[in-house]
Amino acid sequence: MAIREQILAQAARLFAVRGFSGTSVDQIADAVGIRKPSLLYHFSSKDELRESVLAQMLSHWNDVLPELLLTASREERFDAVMESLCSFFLDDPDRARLLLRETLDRPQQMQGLLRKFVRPWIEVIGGQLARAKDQGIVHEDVDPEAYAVHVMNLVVGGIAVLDNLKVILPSDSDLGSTRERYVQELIRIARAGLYREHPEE
Amino acid sequence: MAIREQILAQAARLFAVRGFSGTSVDQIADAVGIRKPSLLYHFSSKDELRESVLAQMLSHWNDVLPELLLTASREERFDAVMESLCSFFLDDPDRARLLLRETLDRPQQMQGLLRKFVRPWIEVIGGQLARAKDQGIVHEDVDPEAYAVHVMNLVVGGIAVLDNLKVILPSDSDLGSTRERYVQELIRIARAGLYREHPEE
DNA sequence: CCTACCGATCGGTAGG
DNA sequence: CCTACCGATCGGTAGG
Repeated sequence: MAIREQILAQAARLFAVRGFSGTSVDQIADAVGIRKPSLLYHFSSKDELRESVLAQMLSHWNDVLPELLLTASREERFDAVMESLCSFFLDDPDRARLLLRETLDRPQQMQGLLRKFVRPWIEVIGGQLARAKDQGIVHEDVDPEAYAVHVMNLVVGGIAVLDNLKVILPSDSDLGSTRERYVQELIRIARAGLYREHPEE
Repeated sequence: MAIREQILAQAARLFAVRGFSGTSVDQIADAVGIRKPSLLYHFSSKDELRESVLAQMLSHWNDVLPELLLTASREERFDAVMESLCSFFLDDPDRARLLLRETLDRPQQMQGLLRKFVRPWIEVIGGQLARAKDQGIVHEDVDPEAYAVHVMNLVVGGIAVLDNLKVILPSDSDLGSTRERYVQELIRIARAGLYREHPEE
């Protein structure tokens, strides 16, 4: 792996686990196996490193989001977004922790990200929601914007604390791990918050 | 206000907003209006201050939780818990931010808190849930433990980022603030995730 | 409750 | 990519 990518990977991991101010440039350099001044040749300040780490994570959604929004049917689109959202953060839960920490550390910056990444999604889904309400498919009292933010929060926050749950979900049943069970319930709640129950099925 | 309480209040505020490692003892002392060594007379280390701030917040639930669990009917108990949970964190959203940061910074400690505060609530509710499922009042596929954790997460995470939402919920309608609208949707999602729709009402 | 001070570590630079 | 080093700030102590 190229050195820049190694630095980004270690920085992302450490920022996620210990936070930005809880991580020193020295610690990142150590994890990569180089000295601090060598690291600062590739990223000229700690803050530039923060921006690059965040940008790297968000670039994924620049690729995926437009495609997702074009998914044909409404219900398929819901599933596609949830699947895409969950698998991205489950792939590496540190992504969820990093995003949460950035939200807490720099709320103003996060407002910009919400505008860019969450709002378009809301508008597309929200626009077609009125029709779906008339058809009796989704609940009448759904607040699309607020609903979307809560689901985002449910996924990101839920996956960020995944590892803390062994304690509270003790009954590791025969089928499926604690983790899968937890994620299934997450998706169930998101669905139940949007769709009315199917009268017959 | 007593000096110890002033220190706790300022520390809680700064830890919530900037994080523990993002806050210096000097900054807390400044906010109180004393010098650092004076602060360290009352709390002998920064880490003791962290523990005290967390303990102060959790002591509230030691008082309230046992009473909540005794609430008579199932549905009233749900409402009482949600009301209690939301109003506590809405009273001061920094509490939610602090709790989130502690969860990220010290996951092992948080496992202890989940065991102590969330698990008893889960057991009481979960125990009576089977009966409610038979009666067709709650969804058949609710996973009580996972559900409780997700609702906790929904409330704490949702309120922690409340201030970032002006951007995304622009239509400040005539009735109720953005904030109220957002909290209402939060509670609606929690309810819809648990209860089946009432056939007639 | 203060001033004065400690060694350690911080982000970053000089210079090669 | 390194060694050597900078001033600033960190948590904490001495001493009154």
